[in-house]
This record gives sequence, structure tokens and C-alpha cells, in this order.
Amino acid sequence: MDGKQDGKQDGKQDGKQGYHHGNLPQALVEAGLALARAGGPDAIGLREVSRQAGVSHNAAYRHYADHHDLVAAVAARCMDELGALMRERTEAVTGPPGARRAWARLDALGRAYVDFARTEPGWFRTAFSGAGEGTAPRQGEVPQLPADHPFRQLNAALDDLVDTGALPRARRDGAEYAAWSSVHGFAGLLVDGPLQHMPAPEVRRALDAVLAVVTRGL
Amino acid sequence: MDGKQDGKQDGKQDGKQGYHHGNLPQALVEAGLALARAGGPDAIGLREVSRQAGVSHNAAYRHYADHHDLVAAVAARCMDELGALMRERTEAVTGPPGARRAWARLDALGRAYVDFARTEPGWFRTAFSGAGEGTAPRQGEVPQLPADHPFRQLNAALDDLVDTGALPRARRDGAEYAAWSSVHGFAGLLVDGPLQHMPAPEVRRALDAVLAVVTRGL
DNA sequence: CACCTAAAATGGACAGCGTCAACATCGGCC
DNA sequence: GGCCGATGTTGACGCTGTCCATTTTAGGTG
Repeated sequence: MDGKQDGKQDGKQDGKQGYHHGNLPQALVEAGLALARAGGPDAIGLREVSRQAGVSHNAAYRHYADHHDLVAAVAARCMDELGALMRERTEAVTGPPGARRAWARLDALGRAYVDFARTEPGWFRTAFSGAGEGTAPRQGEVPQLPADHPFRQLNAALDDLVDTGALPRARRDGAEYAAWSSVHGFAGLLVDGPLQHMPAPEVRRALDAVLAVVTRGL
Repeated sequence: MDGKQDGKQDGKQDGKQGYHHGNLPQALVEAGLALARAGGPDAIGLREVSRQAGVSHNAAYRHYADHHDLVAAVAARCMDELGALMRERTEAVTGPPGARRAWARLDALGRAYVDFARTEPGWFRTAFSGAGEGTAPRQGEVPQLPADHPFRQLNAALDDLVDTGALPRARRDGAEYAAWSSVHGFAGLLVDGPLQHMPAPEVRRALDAVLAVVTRGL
């Protein structure tokens, strides 16, 4: 009766299963990532995630305050994924340094953003589900974004645009919001807005139009 | 915004209401609207809505297929609210017909959109929660949007821009996506994105920048 | 007017969820 | 070697959406 049915359902690839999992937070977020990928933020269940990690419900409470906290952790990882794709795509843009490359990189940034939203809508919706941001930062304090955060990459690209003389310095102020908003909005309309069922070729042409307007307007 | 019905949730105390409510679908959506206003789409509960309508749980199933269907109905109403505000704001822009007024109206359209998102974030998030769009429309068939739908108002404003000679006809294609994306994206970033805690004056300046870029780029 | 049918609303039941509380078990440190 | 805090477990509670059988009502037909 005291018997602990040990090693019954291994389920996961983790070998060292004892009473203590060893790396639960990671495993939980990983499972949450899989859930979110298929069904968005609402698919991340505290019990389901624990189940997939081969652990009893409630175990997650030792590492996350509540359900919202878990989702926030998953959301942060989704944002990382987006940032990683953007980094990858911009680094693939080669050529001599200068205005031409700077513009091409900004373009690649925007296309990577939209591509991510289309190919991983669950992650995209999770990343921007509002679970990411906790409390307001103290006044005059920059919230310390990760190095590859989409917003920081965008700012760097815009700075490069200024440095290469492609963008007048007077136009730099607020440009990050203009560029980000356009691309983020288009992605949002595609993912769970009224543009959900837009056929692919039309999506491509519409994205071209969006990027062209921003490029001209900056 | 309020319905004409006297909104007491007393339930049975309503004089002419007996076993049959008489107008349940309306009442349910109205209650859902109130819930969504405070807590977004996730706050719309089938049981809670029925409770507020003074009716037993399960009654809603006679009028809506399931929970998602109810939320979709509420989302449609939220979209109507947004459209109504946009209509109101653009009609407030007076002056002689012409390019100047056309530009001013497009500007008002964008500002109304963002204002709605800021003052009614629950409704805004509900409107774009993805519950609105059911299945894909048949090929080559325009989905029949309501007359005051934000997208139709935007298209009309852009057409007016062309008619008054303010916008070259060659630039018209895709302009609706560019304009909509910018404003929708900014609103989204404000409502549940990383711009949630941005102080108001900075929001105003950022919005100015966004609109300026779009205006120049069109 | 009485009757009958279909729509409308009801109450109960079920599984699943997030969360709290009490208990069991382990690893590391003195 | 023994303890203690961190970690994981079991059980319970209230809540939710959904199915089911049942009851009540409205409205047309004889």
C-alpha cells in the first residue's frame, strides 16, 4: 500500500525521475510552449502542463505563483522565439554596410515579424496576450528588455538607418512606434482579426503595401 | 451605448417577465457587454451572463450554440461600438469638402480607433479576440460587413482622399491595409502589449508620430 | 374554446479547471 | 546522523461549460 508505483509512465524524455523532478520549471514551460503553439494562451492549463511534465497537479505552485504567472513565463519564451527569428532573418541580409543594407534589414525585420505570426499564430498570440507585462515600471526606469527583444532589434535597425545617413535624425523620434505598430497591427489582423481568411497571395501584396508605406513615411 | 431596456437584474421582479423572458438574446449580449467592458472576452461567462439576465444557466443554449457563439455575438457588438465612435468623430470634422477635410477625417478615424482602445480596452480586446470570424467566406465573395464597420469607414475615407485628389489613384491599392495596420497595431501594443504602461503624454506623441508616418507614406 | 405541438426555460449531473490546505519525501548542511 | 527547508503529492472546494431529461409557456388549429 505504501508502494509508490515508481517508473510507471515515463512519458517524457527526462531520464532522472525521482520524487524530485530536478528541473520542473523548465519542463513546465516547455510543455506550456507546446500547448500554446497549438492553441494559444488559453490552451495553457496548469493541470495539463503538469500532466505533460509527468508530475502531479499543484506541483507547479512551487515554481509559479499561479496560472497567470506560468502563462507569463511561456509568453516570455514566445517573445524570445520571435526575437530569435528576427535576428536570424536580419543576419541573413548580407552586403556592404550602408543605407542599402540598413533598409533591407528593416524590411527583413518586418517580414520576419509577420512570418512568425503566420507560421506560429499560437505563439504570437501568447507573446502578446498581455500576460507578459506585470506591473508598471518605476518612473524614468527603462524596463530592461532582453538583448534580442523585438523592440530592441527594431530600435537598433532604426539607429543603423540614421547612422548610415538613410534616415534624417529629425525623423528618428517616434519612428520605432510607427514601424512597430504597422507590422504588429498587420500581424494581429492576420492572426485573429478580420484578415484571418485572406488568401496567401493577397497577404503578400498587402504586406508589401504596408512596408512600402512605412518605408516612404519614415 | 446603453440599451433602451431598463436594466435591473432583479430577475423575477420584472413585471411582464414570466417563464419566458421575451428578449433573452438581447439581454444576454447586453450582460456580456458589461462583463467584457470590465474584464475583456475571458470575463464573459455563460453562467454569469445568464445570472445577470435573471435566468437560469443553460437558458442561453436556446439562443446560442455554445460559449464561443455567445462571445462572438458580444464581439460583434463591440465592433459596432468602435464603428459608432469612428463615425461620430469623423462627422464632427467639418469644413468645405476637399483634400484638407479628407485628410482631417482620416486622421480623426485613426485617433478615434486608438481612443476607443484606450478608453474601452475590454471592448477592444473582445472585438478582436478572434471570436468574430467564423468560417472562411467562399472564394471571391466579399464577407458583407455592416455599413459602419471600421474597415468600411476606412475604405470610404481613403476613397474620398482619392476623389479629392489628395491621394494619387496609383497609391490607393493596399492603402487600407497600411493605414489600418498602423493604427490597429498601435492600439494593440497599448492595450495588451509592451506599451501598456506608457505615460499618457508619451502616448500622444507616439500616436502623432505613427499618424504622421502613415500620412506621409500613403 | 379546448387542444396540441414546438419553442423556451429549468434543474440535475458530469468532467474539467484553478486554487487552498495538509501531508509525504527528498537533498544538503551543520 | 539528524534536522530542515525545498519540492512534490493527495484531497477538497467552488467554479465553469456542456449534456440530458423534464417542465412550462405561447400560438396556431380543430
